[in-house]
Amino acid sequence: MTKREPPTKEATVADVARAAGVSKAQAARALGGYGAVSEQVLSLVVAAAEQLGYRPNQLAKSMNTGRSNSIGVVVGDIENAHFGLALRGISDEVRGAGYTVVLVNTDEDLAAEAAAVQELLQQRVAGLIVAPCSSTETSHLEAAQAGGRAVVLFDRGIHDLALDTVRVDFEHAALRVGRLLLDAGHRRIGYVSSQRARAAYAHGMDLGLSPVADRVEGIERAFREAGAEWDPALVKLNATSDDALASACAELLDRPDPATAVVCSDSLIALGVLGQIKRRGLRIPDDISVVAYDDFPWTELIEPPLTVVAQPVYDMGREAARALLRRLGHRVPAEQLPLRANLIERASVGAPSPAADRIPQS
Amino acid sequence: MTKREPPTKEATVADVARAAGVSKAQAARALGGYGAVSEQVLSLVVAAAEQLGYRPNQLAKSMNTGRSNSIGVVVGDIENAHFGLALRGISDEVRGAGYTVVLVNTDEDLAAEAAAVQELLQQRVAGLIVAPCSSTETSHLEAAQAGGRAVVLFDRGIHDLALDTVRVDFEHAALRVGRLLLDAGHRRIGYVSSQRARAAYAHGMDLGLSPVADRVEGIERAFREAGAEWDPALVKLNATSDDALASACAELLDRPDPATAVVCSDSLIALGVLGQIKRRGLRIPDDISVVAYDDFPWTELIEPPLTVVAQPVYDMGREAARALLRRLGHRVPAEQLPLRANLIERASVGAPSPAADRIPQS
DNA sequence: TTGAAAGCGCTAACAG
DNA sequence: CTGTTAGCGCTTTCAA
Repeated sequence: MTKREPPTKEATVADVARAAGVSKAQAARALGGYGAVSEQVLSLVVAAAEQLGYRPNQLAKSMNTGRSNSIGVVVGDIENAHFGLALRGISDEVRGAGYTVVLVNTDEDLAAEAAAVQELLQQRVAGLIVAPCSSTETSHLEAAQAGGRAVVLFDRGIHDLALDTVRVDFEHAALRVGRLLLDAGHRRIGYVSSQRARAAYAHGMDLGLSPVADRVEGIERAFREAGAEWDPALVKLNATSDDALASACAELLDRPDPATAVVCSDSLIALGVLGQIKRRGLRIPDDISVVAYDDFPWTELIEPPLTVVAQPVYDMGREAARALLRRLGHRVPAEQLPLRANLIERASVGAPSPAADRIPQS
Repeated sequence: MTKREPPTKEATVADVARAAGVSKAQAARALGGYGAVSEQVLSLVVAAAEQLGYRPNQLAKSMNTGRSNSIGVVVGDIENAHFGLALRGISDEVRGAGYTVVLVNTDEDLAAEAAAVQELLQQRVAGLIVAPCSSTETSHLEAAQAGGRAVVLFDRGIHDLALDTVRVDFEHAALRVGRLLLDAGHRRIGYVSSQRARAAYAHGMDLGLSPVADRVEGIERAFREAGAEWDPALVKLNATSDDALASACAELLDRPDPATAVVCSDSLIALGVLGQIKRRGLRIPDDISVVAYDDFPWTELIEPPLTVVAQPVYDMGREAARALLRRLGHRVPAEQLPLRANLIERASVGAPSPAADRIPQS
């Protein structure tokens, strides 16, 4: 017969007060460390609390102070090392201020994201850090904002919405990626991302204030500079599952005029793309060149080492947390963490295969 | 339809009741979906709630029901893909039951872990899933347990403590790893882990109910079977930072009789060890063999592909969540997720380098 | 069905 | 300094 209810009720301030022989208010003051309490009462209360194994009830506390000590973090895929590391930054930064993190994974699904925000709001989190899965559908975030909750955006921003946003500027790095590939002779450059979009990418499509927008724009600009013709159809969005990623790769690689280089939007995508490349028996960089965003340790250990664009993910997490803390009225040390993306050239970019004009279909 | 509510005051049941012209109790019943409410009152209340943008206050709700809808998850390092994936499993499983996840990262620090458990308990989480950083110092977990909270252990168990524990049985896989290496001719096999211990590993040391204990035991057993002599000094614990890991590698590799093979306790350790190996210009498997626990995509992409012991991390997370839900009185589908570790032989194990010929051959 | 009223455990006035 | 008295927003008796 396992009882579901706790066998013994938790001790409350009232219990402690009674045991210590003081008023509830005094006990609460002693326990909570606010108001004025005499040495004697303090020790009496502390002893009684110890005795009874008293644990303050945070729920009750936040209920009548109106402020909770938890912040909500909403990400698309915690399995992605990008978010794992960012979460660590957030967690580290926020702990110092006494907050705890409520995490929700949305699977890059907009409805799930909206539900998560709703849920978190109901839980009365002090604030929200959200890596939105869309840069355009954001009414739920606006609502949270309008409802007077602090909201900080991570990675992706939103046009025309005054929300703190933490993201690194990819303009320069993206342009360098484009030039690097163009200089190597590539003209058919694929881009694969898990970012959601209603339709396939087309030129001029609004990607919002997203890294993907920056990165695609960088490539496009490099093409313009070079007076080369760029094919927007090689930008593949919505690669949120293994299947989706596989078909994106298929569309890029299994065609008469395959992409000769592919840029991977994050390390999870890179892993998938590399798998697809391997499956096809393509060699890097002889048959195909690869560049990936996010520099994780394994990118340097594979053969050949991957050319990547590194971003300070951990610091981005910390910065997001600090922005939120500031909004919550905390004095946060003014130190500014540098958020720069930079291209690290290793060995996964080479000249396009001379056979690329032909049909390497299997 | 957007009303300019004073951002300071959220609408409450009382407000809704007033607006709907019914009693607070009726409004609460209608909103909360409990008790008996007439059609008419229901629609009235719902309309009023909509109008006022009412959002139930979870804190208040949990406060007087005594049960909260969040569970605490305590891990050593969320940056470790192992925990990232497990967390996804937990999160996916728990969401269906309406729970949300409060995550705390402890940096593999015991004091932080104890504080985290304390904090979570104060937040009145419904239950706890903990990947304890120690298998021996566990008074805080016992306390939580004794306090009537549901606690499920992840990865590491605790002797003599009746706590649900989710871990895979490594006995068989570990033995196979030992044999594989012995058969290849290795006699000096290093093991590197981030598990905490007060002192350096010594034979017979109590590692608790941990994967590391199983794995070391497996190797040792293989040695016994082969009648070979095993050197416990090659087991390196406490590799929780880059520095610690570097010196563990130094102790293994930079000596007259270096280890000829090294077993990495998880993928993060593996990444570090591979880095150290690369730095020394050692070739795998010619100069040194490597086996790692946890099979993540990159392990197959590096050169040579890593021989690993795979474990169903995602399912382990789900299983932990389900164990907790069961404890919390939920009916969880009886489907049993298979939790097996299995050795995947790839190409990172070879014969020991002839240069390491000081070793006695059997 | 309804409503009034009594809490959940704590903080926050307000008097002594 | 200390105690008394209200609430926070919601659920839950208990009568009507």
